[in-house]
Amino acid sequence: MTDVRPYHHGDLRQAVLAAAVAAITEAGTAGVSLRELARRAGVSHAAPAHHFGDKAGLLTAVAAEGYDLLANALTDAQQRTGSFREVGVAYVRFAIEHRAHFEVMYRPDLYHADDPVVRAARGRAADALYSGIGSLPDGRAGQDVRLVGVAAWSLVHGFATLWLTGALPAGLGDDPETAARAVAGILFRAP
Amino acid sequence: MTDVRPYHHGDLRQAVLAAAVAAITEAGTAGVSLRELARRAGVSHAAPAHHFGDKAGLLTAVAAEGYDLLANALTDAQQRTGSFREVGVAYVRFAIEHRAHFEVMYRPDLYHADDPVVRAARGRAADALYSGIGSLPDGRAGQDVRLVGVAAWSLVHGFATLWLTGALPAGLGDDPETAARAVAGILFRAP
DNA sequence: GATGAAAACTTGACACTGCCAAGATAGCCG
DNA sequence: CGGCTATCTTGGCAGTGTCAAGTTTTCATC
Repeated sequence: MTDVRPYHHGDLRQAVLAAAVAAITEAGTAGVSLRELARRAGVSHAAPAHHFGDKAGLLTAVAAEGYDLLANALTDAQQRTGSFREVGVAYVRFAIEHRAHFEVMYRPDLYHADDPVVRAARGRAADALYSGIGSLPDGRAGQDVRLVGVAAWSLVHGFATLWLTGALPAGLGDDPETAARAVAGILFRAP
Repeated sequence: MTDVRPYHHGDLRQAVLAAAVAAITEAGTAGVSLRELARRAGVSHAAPAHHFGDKAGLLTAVAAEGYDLLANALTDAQQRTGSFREVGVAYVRFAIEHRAHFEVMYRPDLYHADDPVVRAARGRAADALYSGIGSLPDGRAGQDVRLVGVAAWSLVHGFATLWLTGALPAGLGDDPETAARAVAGILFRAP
């Protein structure tokens, strides 16, 4: 069912997916249309729908890819640094580097949020995020683990979305990663 | 024909604005159309555009109203409780109670974000949010005030958006205000 | 290798959208 | 009363998502 060799285009599904991510990066989620993606790929206007069912199906694929990338980024940060704070920084870095994926992921009204593939990828990302709480240095680890996790997730998620919308005040510099590390240090003292 | 409907609606601008908020609450920002709002108000399909210019103009009005409501909610919480944490809780409460406004406010690609009316209202909300940092109990107040403010804002903003998208894990109860108070307590010890 | 089924894609249509230009109507002020 | 302006209507255009039906290619099986 996957890519054996489609005939005219080669790999339309992948091409449309990549074009969608590029279009969302440039013009936001509202600036993407199936017909425009079809034009970019050089196929007829109804070809994309054949692979994704409908527009929500296309965005479902984007979301699934995003949760996969996020899970990888978080586990990588955890294994590389062993620091829960750096997992949070990796979350922010992912949001900025993969803005299109991030914007879709957290707008469940745009896609089929209970798609099994999405659910699985989201679960992996959640596990990766929570896995580092135990490695916290001192007092924090004694608190309710669930609350600490929600607080940390809220902090980095809020920071990322506020940064992306340009809502944050000036004076934080222009490197989101450095700023995120400083802000995360308010919640958890550096190790 | 003996038409009961007068040619002039009387207060179309306000009617469309209210209908837009209701429609966004029900179906999200993507589920609102000028023509549908016109139908609900019983006017022709092009009437709303006369008051708002275009769709972005309508959402600009929604955003401005939202920032006004937010500024009021935050200053009220600050004056009533004197607690910075309760200002944060009020932020979350606003996001849940005025979901439609909140969703529009933080999607600047949908409206004219540099509209002077919006800028003024946003400034009032920011002032209200930051005004309570000085009243923090202990050590926190000695840190970089800007960083503490950004951390607090990020925390409550992230919590609100995650709650609204249904991304948070179960077990936090069904009252967002109580849950927000607990999560905010991780960042700032209760007074 | 031929053949039939299935997958990939095209074509055409429908209802809907935002936006624009031009006309009709109402209230208001001299 | 007569103009004037804001308000609203009408009609049209280009664009969209989605559906149904047809066409072309690939693949599996005989």
